[in-house]
Amino acid sequence: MSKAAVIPQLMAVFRQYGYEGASITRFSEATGLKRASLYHYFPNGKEEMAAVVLDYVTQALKDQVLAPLDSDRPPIDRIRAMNQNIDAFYQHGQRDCLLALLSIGEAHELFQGQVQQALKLWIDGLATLLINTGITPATAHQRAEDAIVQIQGAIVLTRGLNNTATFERVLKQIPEFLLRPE
Amino acid sequence: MSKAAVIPQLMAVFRQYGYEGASITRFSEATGLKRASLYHYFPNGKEEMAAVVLDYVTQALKDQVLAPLDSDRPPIDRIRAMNQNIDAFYQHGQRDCLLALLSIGEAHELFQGQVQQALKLWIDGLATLLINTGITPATAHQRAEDAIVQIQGAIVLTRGLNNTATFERVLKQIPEFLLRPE
DNA sequence: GTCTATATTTTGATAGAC
DNA sequence: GTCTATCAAAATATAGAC
Repeated sequence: MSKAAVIPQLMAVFRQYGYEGASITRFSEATGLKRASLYHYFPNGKEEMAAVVLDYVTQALKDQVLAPLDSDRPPIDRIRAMNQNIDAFYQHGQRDCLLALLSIGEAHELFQGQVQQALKLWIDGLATLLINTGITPATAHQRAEDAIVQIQGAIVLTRGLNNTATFERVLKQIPEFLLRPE
Repeated sequence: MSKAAVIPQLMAVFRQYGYEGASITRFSEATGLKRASLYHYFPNGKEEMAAVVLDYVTQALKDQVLAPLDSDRPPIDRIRAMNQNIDAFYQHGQRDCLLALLSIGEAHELFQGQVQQALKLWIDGLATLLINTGITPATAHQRAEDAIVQIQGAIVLTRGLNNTATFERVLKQIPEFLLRPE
Protein backbone atom coordinates (compact mmCIF):
# COMPACT_ATOMS: atom_id res chain seq x y z
CA MET A 1 0.00 0.00 0.00
CA SER A 2 1.37 3.41 -0.98
CA LYS A 3 1.59 6.38 1.34
CA ALA A 4 -0.91 8.31 -0.79
CA ALA A 5 -3.47 5.54 -0.33
CA VAL A 6 -3.40 5.63 3.47
CA ILE A 7 -3.92 9.38 3.79
CA PRO A 8 -7.70 9.33 3.16
CA GLN A 9 -8.03 6.52 5.70
CA LEU A 10 -6.11 8.50 8.31
CA MET A 11 -8.33 11.46 7.49
CA ALA A 12 -11.41 9.38 8.17
CA VAL A 13 -10.10 8.45 11.63
CA PHE A 14 -9.24 12.05 12.50
CA ARG A 15 -12.69 13.18 11.34
CA GLN A 16 -14.40 10.57 13.48
CA TYR A 17 -12.39 10.89 16.71
CA GLY A 18 -10.70 14.30 16.60
CA TYR A 19 -6.96 14.77 17.12
CA GLU A 20 -6.59 13.49 20.67
CA GLY A 21 -9.08 10.67 20.22
CA ALA A 22 -7.27 9.35 17.15
CA SER A 23 -4.83 6.68 18.35
CA ILE A 24 -2.23 4.70 16.41
CA THR A 25 -4.27 1.58 17.13
CA ARG A 26 -7.28 3.14 15.43
CA PHE A 27 -5.14 4.16 12.47
CA SER A 28 -3.83 0.61 12.30
CA GLU A 29 -7.32 -0.86 12.28
CA ALA A 30 -8.48 1.61 9.62
CA THR A 31 -5.56 1.03 7.27
CA GLY A 32 -4.85 -2.64 7.93
CA LEU A 33 -1.21 -1.73 8.54
CA LYS A 34 0.56 -2.55 11.81
CA ARG A 35 1.80 0.22 14.06
CA ALA A 36 5.44 -0.06 12.94
CA SER A 37 4.44 0.24 9.28
CA LEU A 38 2.67 3.50 9.97
CA TYR A 39 5.80 4.82 11.68
CA HIS A 40 7.72 3.89 8.53
CA TYR A 41 5.58 6.34 6.55
CA PHE A 42 5.26 8.90 9.33
CA PRO A 43 8.36 8.82 11.60
CA ASN A 44 6.98 11.63 13.76
CA GLY A 45 3.79 9.74 14.49
CA LYS A 46 0.39 11.31 14.93
CA GLU A 47 1.54 14.89 14.62
CA GLU A 48 3.07 14.23 11.21
CA MET A 49 0.00 12.28 10.12
CA ALA A 50 -2.24 15.20 11.00
CA ALA A 51 0.01 17.66 9.17
CA VAL A 52 -0.03 15.50 6.02
CA VAL A 53 -3.79 14.98 6.24
CA LEU A 54 -4.23 18.73 6.66
CA ASP A 55 -2.24 19.31 3.46
CA TYR A 56 -4.46 16.76 1.74
CA VAL A 57 -7.59 18.51 2.96
CA THR A 58 -6.29 21.90 1.85
CA GLN A 59 -5.74 20.47 -1.63
CA ALA A 60 -9.25 19.00 -1.60
CA LEU A 61 -10.55 22.44 -0.64
CA LYS A 62 -8.82 23.97 -3.66
CA ASP A 63 -9.93 21.24 -6.07
CA GLN A 64 -13.47 20.55 -4.94
CA VAL A 65 -14.62 23.79 -3.30
CA LEU A 66 -12.68 26.67 -4.83
CA ALA A 67 -12.13 25.41 -8.39
CA PRO A 68 -15.89 25.26 -9.18
CA LEU A 69 -16.12 28.97 -8.24
CA ASP A 70 -13.77 29.80 -11.10
CA SER A 71 -15.69 28.72 -14.19
CA ASP A 72 -17.43 30.64 -16.99
CA ARG A 73 -20.94 29.75 -15.81
CA PRO A 74 -23.28 32.18 -14.02
CA PRO A 75 -22.23 32.95 -10.43
CA ILE A 76 -25.26 31.24 -8.90
CA ASP A 77 -24.40 28.04 -10.75
CA ARG A 78 -20.82 28.18 -9.56
CA ILE A 79 -21.93 28.44 -5.95
CA ARG A 80 -24.34 25.56 -6.47
CA ALA A 81 -21.49 23.51 -7.91
CA MET A 82 -19.42 24.29 -4.81
CA ASN A 83 -22.34 23.27 -2.63
CA GLN A 84 -22.71 19.92 -4.34
CA ASN A 85 -19.09 19.07 -3.56
CA ILE A 86 -19.44 20.36 0.00
CA ASP A 87 -22.52 18.21 0.50
CA ALA A 88 -20.60 15.16 -0.66
CA PHE A 89 -17.42 15.92 1.27
CA TYR A 90 -19.27 16.46 4.56
CA GLN A 91 -21.73 13.66 3.85
CA HIS A 92 -24.78 15.91 4.37
CA GLY A 93 -23.20 17.16 7.60
CA GLN A 94 -22.59 13.73 9.05
CA ARG A 95 -18.80 14.00 8.72
CA ASP A 96 -16.93 16.59 10.73
CA CYS A 97 -14.61 19.27 9.38
CA LEU A 98 -10.91 18.75 10.07
CA LEU A 99 -10.32 22.49 10.22
CA ALA A 100 -12.72 22.60 13.17
CA LEU A 101 -11.38 19.46 14.87
CA LEU A 102 -7.75 20.55 14.63
CA SER A 103 -8.57 23.77 16.46
CA ILE A 104 -9.27 21.86 19.68
CA GLY A 105 -6.92 21.05 22.53
CA GLU A 106 -3.23 20.59 21.89
CA ALA A 107 -3.89 20.38 18.14
CA HIS A 108 -4.83 24.06 18.26
CA GLU A 109 -1.28 25.19 18.96
CA LEU A 110 0.24 22.67 16.54
CA PHE A 111 -1.88 23.43 13.49
CA GLN A 112 -3.20 26.94 14.04
CA GLY A 113 -1.16 28.25 11.10
CA GLN A 114 -2.29 25.65 8.58
CA VAL A 115 -5.93 25.87 9.71
CA GLN A 116 -5.99 29.65 9.52
CA GLN A 117 -4.45 29.61 6.05
CA ALA A 118 -7.02 27.12 4.74
CA LEU A 119 -9.95 29.07 6.16
CA LYS A 120 -8.66 32.31 4.67
CA LEU A 121 -8.26 30.58 1.30
CA TRP A 122 -11.89 29.53 1.43
CA ILE A 123 -13.16 32.95 2.52
CA ASP A 124 -11.09 34.80 -0.07
CA GLY A 125 -12.18 32.46 -2.86
CA LEU A 126 -15.84 33.07 -2.11
CA ALA A 127 -15.36 36.82 -1.59
CA THR A 128 -13.55 37.18 -4.91
CA LEU A 129 -16.48 35.66 -6.77
CA LEU A 130 -18.89 38.04 -5.04
CA ILE A 131 -16.70 41.05 -5.81
CA ASN A 132 -16.68 40.02 -9.48
CA THR A 133 -20.47 40.22 -9.50
CA GLY A 134 -20.28 43.83 -8.35
CA ILE A 135 -20.65 43.42 -4.60
CA THR A 136 -18.60 45.77 -2.41
CA PRO A 137 -15.37 44.12 -1.15
CA ALA A 138 -16.24 44.67 2.52
CA THR A 139 -19.72 43.18 2.10
CA ALA A 140 -18.36 40.35 -0.04
CA HIS A 141 -15.84 39.40 2.64
CA GLN A 142 -18.45 39.45 5.40
CA ARG A 143 -20.90 37.35 3.42
CA ALA A 144 -18.20 34.83 2.50
CA GLU A 145 -17.24 34.53 6.15
CA ASP A 146 -20.91 34.20 7.14
CA ALA A 147 -21.47 31.43 4.61
CA ILE A 148 -18.62 29.38 6.06
CA VAL A 149 -19.89 30.15 9.56
CA GLN A 150 -23.23 28.69 8.51
CA ILE A 151 -21.66 25.57 7.01
CA GLN A 152 -19.56 24.92 10.11
CA GLY A 153 -22.46 25.56 12.44
CA ALA A 154 -24.73 23.34 10.37
CA ILE A 155 -22.28 20.47 10.81
CA VAL A 156 -22.41 20.97 14.58
CA LEU A 157 -26.21 20.95 14.69
CA THR A 158 -26.54 18.07 12.25
CA ARG A 159 -24.45 15.89 14.54
CA GLY A 160 -26.00 17.22 17.72
CA LEU A 161 -29.57 16.82 16.51
CA ASN A 162 -28.72 13.63 14.62
CA ASN A 163 -30.56 14.91 11.57
CA THR A 164 -29.19 15.97 8.19
CA ALA A 165 -32.16 18.28 7.53
CA THR A 166 -30.40 21.26 9.11
CA PHE A 167 -27.33 20.87 6.93
CA GLU A 168 -29.32 20.45 3.73
CA ARG A 169 -31.50 23.47 4.49
CA VAL A 170 -28.58 25.74 5.38
CA LEU A 171 -26.67 24.69 2.28
CA LYS A 172 -29.67 25.34 0.08
CA GLN A 173 -30.15 28.92 1.23
CA ILE A 174 -26.48 29.88 0.80
CA PRO A 175 -26.48 30.78 -2.94
CA GLU A 176 -29.18 33.42 -2.61
CA PHE A 177 -27.77 34.54 0.75
CA LEU A 178 -24.46 35.30 -0.93
CA LEU A 179 -25.81 36.90 -4.11
CA ARG A 180 -28.77 38.95 -2.76
CA PRO A 181 -28.69 42.66 -3.65
CA GLU A 182 -26.82 44.94 -1.22
CA MET B 1 -13.73 21.33 48.36
CA SER B 2 -17.34 20.46 47.56
CA LYS B 3 -18.48 18.51 44.55
CA ALA B 4 -20.38 21.53 43.23
CA ALA B 5 -17.19 23.60 43.27
CA VAL B 6 -15.22 21.22 41.07
CA ILE B 7 -17.82 20.97 38.30
CA PRO B 8 -16.98 24.32 36.66
CA GLN B 9 -13.30 23.37 36.74
CA LEU B 10 -14.02 20.04 35.07
CA MET B 11 -16.10 21.92 32.51
CA ALA B 12 -13.15 24.18 31.71
CA VAL B 13 -10.94 21.15 31.00
CA PHE B 14 -13.55 19.51 28.77
CA ARG B 15 -14.00 22.76 26.87
CA GLN B 16 -10.28 23.14 26.30
CA TYR B 17 -9.39 19.55 25.34
CA GLY B 18 -12.63 17.87 24.24
CA TYR B 19 -13.85 14.57 25.68
CA GLU B 20 -11.05 12.26 24.62
CA GLY B 21 -8.33 14.84 25.24
CA ALA B 22 -9.50 15.46 28.80
CA SER B 23 -7.52 13.13 31.09
CA ILE B 24 -7.82 12.50 34.81
CA THR B 25 -4.36 14.02 35.20
CA ARG B 26 -5.58 17.25 33.60
CA PHE B 27 -8.64 17.24 35.85
CA SER B 28 -6.35 16.73 38.81
CA GLU B 29 -4.16 19.68 37.85
CA ALA B 30 -7.17 21.91 37.24
CA THR B 31 -8.89 21.12 40.54
CA GLY B 32 -5.88 20.59 42.79
CA LEU B 33 -7.39 17.27 43.84
CA LYS B 34 -5.50 13.99 43.40
CA ARG B 35 -6.87 11.33 41.07
CA ALA B 36 -8.34 9.18 43.83
CA SER B 37 -10.24 12.14 45.25
CA LEU B 38 -11.89 12.74 41.89
CA TYR B 39 -12.97 9.09 41.81
CA HIS B 40 -14.51 9.62 45.23
CA TYR B 41 -16.86 12.21 43.72
CA PHE B 42 -17.25 10.47 40.37
CA PRO B 43 -16.90 6.67 40.78
CA ASN B 44 -17.50 6.09 37.07
CA GLY B 45 -14.65 8.37 36.09
CA LYS B 46 -14.58 10.57 33.04
CA GLU B 47 -17.92 9.43 31.65
CA GLU B 48 -19.71 10.39 34.85
CA MET B 49 -17.83 13.70 35.01
CA ALA B 50 -18.97 14.55 31.49
CA ALA B 51 -22.57 13.62 32.26
CA VAL B 52 -22.59 15.82 35.37
CA VAL B 53 -20.92 18.70 33.53
CA LEU B 54 -23.49 18.33 30.76
CA ASP B 55 -26.27 18.67 33.33
CA TYR B 56 -24.54 21.76 34.70
CA VAL B 57 -24.30 23.24 31.20
CA THR B 58 -27.95 22.50 30.49
CA GLN B 59 -28.88 24.37 33.66
CA ALA B 60 -26.65 27.27 32.63
CA LEU B 61 -28.43 27.29 29.28
CA LYS B 62 -31.78 27.59 31.04
CA ASP B 63 -30.61 30.26 33.47
CA GLN B 64 -28.40 32.43 31.32
CA VAL B 65 -29.70 31.94 27.78
CA LEU B 66 -33.36 31.01 27.96
CA ALA B 67 -34.48 32.90 31.07
CA PRO B 68 -33.65 36.34 29.57
CA LEU B 69 -35.97 35.52 26.66
CA ASP B 70 -38.87 35.34 29.07
CA SER B 71 -39.14 38.85 30.48
CA ASP B 72 -41.62 41.69 29.94
CA ARG B 73 -39.21 43.82 27.90
CA PRO B 74 -39.45 44.27 24.12
CA PRO B 75 -38.44 41.15 22.15
CA ILE B 76 -35.33 42.78 20.66
CA ASP B 77 -34.08 43.63 24.16
CA ARG B 78 -34.64 40.09 25.34
CA ILE B 79 -32.54 38.73 22.48
CA ARG B 80 -29.85 41.27 23.23
CA ALA B 81 -29.88 40.17 26.87
CA MET B 82 -29.45 36.56 25.73
CA ASN B 83 -26.56 37.63 23.51
CA GLN B 84 -24.76 39.36 26.35
CA ASN B 85 -24.76 36.17 28.38
CA ILE B 86 -23.74 34.10 25.35
CA ASP B 87 -20.86 36.47 24.70
CA ALA B 88 -19.68 36.05 28.29
CA PHE B 89 -20.19 32.28 28.43
CA TYR B 90 -18.27 31.66 25.21
CA GLN B 91 -15.71 34.37 25.99
CA HIS B 92 -16.26 36.15 22.65
CA GLY B 93 -15.98 32.80 20.87
CA GLN B 94 -12.69 31.87 22.49
CA ARG B 95 -14.23 29.06 24.55
CA ASP B 96 -15.73 26.06 22.82
CA CYS B 97 -19.27 24.74 23.23
CA LEU B 98 -19.60 21.47 25.16
CA LEU B 99 -22.63 20.48 23.11
CA ALA B 100 -20.39 20.54 20.04
CA LEU B 101 -17.42 18.85 21.71
CA LEU B 102 -19.49 16.01 23.15
CA SER B 103 -20.78 15.16 19.67
CA ILE B 104 -17.30 13.97 18.60
CA GLY B 105 -15.84 10.46 18.72
CA GLU B 106 -16.97 8.03 21.39
CA ALA B 107 -18.63 10.86 23.32
CA HIS B 108 -21.17 11.09 20.49
CA GLU B 109 -22.74 7.73 21.32
CA LEU B 110 -22.55 8.33 25.09
CA PHE B 111 -24.16 11.77 25.22
CA GLN B 112 -26.21 12.04 22.05
CA GLY B 113 -29.44 12.08 24.03
CA GLN B 114 -28.43 14.81 26.47
CA VAL B 115 -26.89 16.96 23.72
CA GLN B 116 -29.93 16.66 21.49
CA GLN B 117 -32.25 17.56 24.35
CA ALA B 118 -30.23 20.68 25.23
CA LEU B 119 -30.10 21.87 21.63
CA LYS B 120 -33.84 21.38 21.21
CA LEU B 121 -34.43 23.33 24.41
CA TRP B 122 -32.44 26.23 23.02
CA ILE B 123 -34.13 26.13 19.61
CA ASP B 124 -37.62 25.87 21.11
CA GLY B 125 -36.98 28.71 23.55
CA LEU B 126 -35.95 31.05 20.77
CA ALA B 127 -38.72 29.92 18.44
CA THR B 128 -41.36 30.47 21.12
CA LEU B 129 -40.30 34.09 21.52
CA LEU B 130 -40.50 34.63 17.75
CA ILE B 131 -43.92 33.01 17.56
CA ASN B 132 -45.11 35.37 20.31
CA THR B 133 -44.12 38.32 18.14
CA GLY B 134 -46.38 37.05 15.37
CA ILE B 135 -43.92 35.09 13.27
CA THR B 136 -45.19 31.87 11.67
CA PRO B 137 -44.22 28.79 13.70
CA ALA B 138 -42.39 27.15 10.76
CA THR B 139 -40.38 30.31 10.05
CA ALA B 140 -39.74 30.88 13.74
CA HIS B 141 -38.31 27.40 14.16
CA GLN B 142 -36.05 27.75 11.11
CA ARG B 143 -34.75 31.12 12.22
CA ALA B 144 -34.09 29.89 15.74
CA GLU B 145 -32.17 26.94 14.35
CA ASP B 146 -30.25 29.23 11.98
CA ALA B 147 -29.30 31.56 14.84
CA ILE B 148 -27.77 28.69 16.78
CA VAL B 149 -26.09 27.45 13.61
CA GLN B 150 -24.50 30.88 13.30
CA ILE B 151 -23.35 30.94 16.91
CA GLN B 152 -21.78 27.49 16.67
CA GLY B 153 -20.15 28.26 13.34
CA ALA B 154 -18.85 31.56 14.68
CA ILE B 155 -17.10 29.72 17.50
CA VAL B 156 -15.41 27.45 14.95
CA LEU B 157 -14.18 30.37 12.85
CA THR B 158 -13.15 32.46 15.82
CA ARG B 159 -10.84 29.70 16.97
CA GLY B 160 -9.66 28.79 13.47
CA LEU B 161 -8.92 32.39 12.49
CA ASN B 162 -7.70 33.26 15.99
CA ASN B 163 -9.82 36.40 15.97
CA THR B 164 -12.91 37.27 18.01
CA ALA B 165 -14.17 39.72 15.36
CA THR B 166 -16.19 37.02 13.59
CA PHE B 167 -18.00 35.99 16.76
CA GLU B 168 -18.80 39.55 17.76
CA ARG B 169 -20.08 40.43 14.30
CA VAL B 170 -22.24 37.33 14.00
CA LEU B 171 -23.71 37.85 17.45
CA LYS B 172 -24.49 41.48 16.69
CA GLN B 173 -26.53 40.71 13.58
CA ILE B 174 -28.63 37.99 15.23
CA PRO B 175 -31.36 40.15 16.84
CA GLU B 176 -32.43 41.75 13.57
CA PHE B 177 -31.90 38.47 11.74
CA LEU B 178 -34.41 36.81 14.04
CA LEU B 179 -36.99 39.62 14.15
CA ARG B 180 -36.94 40.87 10.52
CA PRO B 181 -40.36 40.88 8.82
CA GLU B 182 -41.37 37.69 7.06
C1' DG C 1 -12.80 13.64 52.06
C1' DT C 2 -8.10 13.34 50.67
C1' DC C 3 -4.14 11.07 50.24
C1' DT C 4 -0.17 7.39 48.82
C1' DA C 5 0.60 3.32 46.62
C1' DT C 6 -0.25 0.17 43.24
C1' DA C 7 -2.35 -2.59 39.59
C1' DT C 8 -3.99 -2.75 34.72
C1' DT C 9 -4.57 -1.19 30.26
C1' DT C 10 -3.66 1.64 26.53
C1' DT C 11 -0.72 4.51 23.87
C1' DG C 12 3.42 6.08 21.65
C1' DA C 13 7.61 4.71 19.83
C1' DT C 14 11.82 1.83 18.37
C1' DA C 15 14.84 -2.26 17.04
C1' DG C 16 15.62 -5.57 14.11
C1' DA C 17 14.15 -9.90 11.23
C1' DC C 18 12.35 -10.95 6.67
C1' DG D 1 7.74 -2.07 2.97
C1' DT D 2 5.77 -4.89 6.50
C1' DC D 3 6.08 -7.48 10.28
C1' DT D 4 6.99 -9.36 15.50
C1' DA D 5 8.79 -8.18 19.70
C1' DT D 6 9.63 -5.04 23.05
C1' DC D 7 9.97 -0.87 25.84
C1' DA D 8 8.66 3.44 28.08
C1' DA D 9 5.24 6.59 29.20
C1' DA D 10 0.64 7.86 30.18
C1' DA D 11 -4.10 6.76 31.29
C1' DT D 12 -7.78 4.42 33.90
C1' DA D 13 -9.00 2.58 38.06
C1' DT D 14 -8.84 0.58 42.88
C1' DA D 15 -7.26 -0.52 47.78
C1' DG D 16 -6.54 1.03 51.95
C1' DA D 17 -4.22 4.46 55.42
C1' DC D 18 -5.26 8.73 57.81
